[in-house]
Amino acid sequence: MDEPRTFPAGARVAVLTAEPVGRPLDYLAPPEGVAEGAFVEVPLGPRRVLGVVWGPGEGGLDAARLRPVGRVLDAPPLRPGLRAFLSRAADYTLTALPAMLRLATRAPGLGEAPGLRRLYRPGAVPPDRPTAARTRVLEALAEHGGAPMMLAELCRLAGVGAGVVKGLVALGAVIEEAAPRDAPYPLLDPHRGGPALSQAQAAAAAGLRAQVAAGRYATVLLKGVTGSGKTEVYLEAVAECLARGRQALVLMPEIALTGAFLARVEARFGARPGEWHSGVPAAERRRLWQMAATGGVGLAVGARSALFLPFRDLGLVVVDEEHDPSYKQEDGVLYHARDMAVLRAAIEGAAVVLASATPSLETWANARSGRYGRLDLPARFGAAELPALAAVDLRTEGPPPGRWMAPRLLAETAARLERGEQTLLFLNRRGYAPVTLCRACGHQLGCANCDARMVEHRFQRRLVCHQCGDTAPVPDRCPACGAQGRMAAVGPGVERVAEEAAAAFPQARIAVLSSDLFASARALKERIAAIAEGGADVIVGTQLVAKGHNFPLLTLVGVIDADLGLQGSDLRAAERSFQLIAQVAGRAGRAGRPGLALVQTYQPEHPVIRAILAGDDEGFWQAEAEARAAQGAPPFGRMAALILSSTDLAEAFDAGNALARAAEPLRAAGADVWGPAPAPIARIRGRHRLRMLVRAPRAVALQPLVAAWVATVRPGARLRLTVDIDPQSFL
DNA sequence: AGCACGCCGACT
DNA sequence: GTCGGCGTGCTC
Repeated sequence: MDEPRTFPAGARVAVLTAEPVGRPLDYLAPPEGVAEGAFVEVPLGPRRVLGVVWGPGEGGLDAARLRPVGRVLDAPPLRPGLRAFLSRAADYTLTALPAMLRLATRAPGLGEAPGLRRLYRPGAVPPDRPTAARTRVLEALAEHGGAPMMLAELCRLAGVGAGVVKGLVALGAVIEEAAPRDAPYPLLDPHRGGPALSQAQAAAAAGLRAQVAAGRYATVLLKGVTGSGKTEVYLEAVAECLARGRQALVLMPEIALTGAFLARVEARFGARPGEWHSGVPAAERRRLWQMAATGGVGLAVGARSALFLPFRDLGLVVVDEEHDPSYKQEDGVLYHARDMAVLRAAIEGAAVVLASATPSLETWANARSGRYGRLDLPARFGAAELPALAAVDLRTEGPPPGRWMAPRLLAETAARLERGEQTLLFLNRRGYAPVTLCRACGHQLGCANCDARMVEHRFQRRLVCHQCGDTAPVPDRCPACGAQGRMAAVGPGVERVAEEAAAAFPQARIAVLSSDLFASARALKERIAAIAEGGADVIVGTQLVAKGHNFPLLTLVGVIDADLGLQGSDLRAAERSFQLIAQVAGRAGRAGRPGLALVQTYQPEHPVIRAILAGDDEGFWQAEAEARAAQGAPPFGRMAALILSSTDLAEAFDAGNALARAAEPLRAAGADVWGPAPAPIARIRGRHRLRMLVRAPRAVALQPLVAAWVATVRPGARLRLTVDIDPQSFL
């Protein structure tokens, strides 16, 4: 079908490298010729760099100045679908193509020869002197079905040293062979029986299977409340995809979530999928990259960067918890993994499943307009019921000053402790206290490099800047007025709520779950698993706990401050608050135990709080959609943000004002342009930051206009200019 | 990204 | 008079 073009020796070829050159450069094809998409090593100045043959040469440069391709690497070529995806993603996000290519070539050891490793299998000759150790080795091999094993594993199973195995090799009783290091993944069996599905689940699964079976691009929203069994349903779509011999990708917002998912895949398909995220060792990532390209893996699960794996035949992409803000990459290449998943699937002819209990307004609106399909899982699976929801009005039944748990929340927590059930206290604020101020002069401790407050972290006994990560000791003396012992922590963070809970329930085991308290994703995964098995009575957590972790013993959720996310002028403040509180409340009560969620708020009549308490999510989205449409805001209009940053504020303003003057073509096309204005975080790491914002009607092709506009200023040595298409964060 | 070239201050 | 500061610009 798509036979790649090949270029004979000496032909002009365009090679794209990951260097910031901006476009492919022309080279001469090597003596053995080279195919489109091939990985090559090319000379660039004094260096030799990795590149990909992007197509025929563009010409334009003197033939005499062309240099030849160094060597063709023994890696699977980048397929046309992935190359098209990178090009279109670069155009969409206004990212330079080399930066996009870098995302797709992050596989370690791409340039190296495919390494070999030694494997051992039973030989034909039995040993003449079968010692106990030798017998154990042969038994271990036999138990493995005669399949080749790695030395370390064989020695461990047989309880022998490597010498015994080598001795058997010398005798011919064991055969040593070299095999490619990157072995295919064990086959997942799509025909193994899955778990019994409820009627609603079965109906949704049939819908998804039909979508996958059609073998072409389509996107479906799979909406189901927490505990309704979305995972089982989309695993049926994976089964259909695997049965058709195509590959499937499941994206997760949080790598701590992959552990539980791997176990479920193993239960359903009899083997584990490939796993891709920053916590996976380099050798394993290299294997998955190779196997994605050669078809040696059927299912991959990973973080957003897994979107750039070189799948040979991608038939399905699942975006789990599709509303999760962490799908938006906020540094380096700014892309939204959900939107890029849809783009990649459209190019590859794959189905997309967007799964969530609280979909993004974008997805909800796309489903309503018919661009996406929609399947609903209305009820919780099995005996579990939706939690009861109630507001705690902090104006009338709040805690005394300096405390954060209302009497009702304390009483309900005490009841859970008596019954041996778990309580989750949710507060989306890390550390002990967000503000530290001097009671003598009112001075607040701020970061020296950023326009941000220093946040006290009592476990670390340090003040931490949440923007730049800088830390400082907690001072005893006010740095402004010198008063001794007058520094006071103001407001709650999770550590402070944990302290309050510990004081109220001295016998309870209290766990704090906050991203800064774990050194690695693995450590966090293990802690969550231990807590899920009952390793804590009260969990105090940040938004981390809202992200799909299953705590079967949890029957009470207390939202400490439901108003927190409603402040601020962020476009998505209402949507985010709704999603976060609804998600966290949904953690309560599973496995047949009724749940209760108490939402502490000063504004119980706020539309978002009322929608959550009433369980009226369709009503909420309807109202939110109307409000956004009236403003021409996404998804009913398009937006682009510009961030100008410099160590010199005047320089940033000069560039911003020049852009404001050059914005006429944008306005002529019907767009509004605002700024430059200091960003809400006006300084980070010593760099002053200004923002500009463009909003355009949906019909306007925004990227070409913005690209031409931005090209009117030239970033200097100090000045940096970042374009964020479809911005999610306005800081 | 590197690594050049290139034009202005403190040294042998 | 030279060594070297790191500000612009190129890499097929």
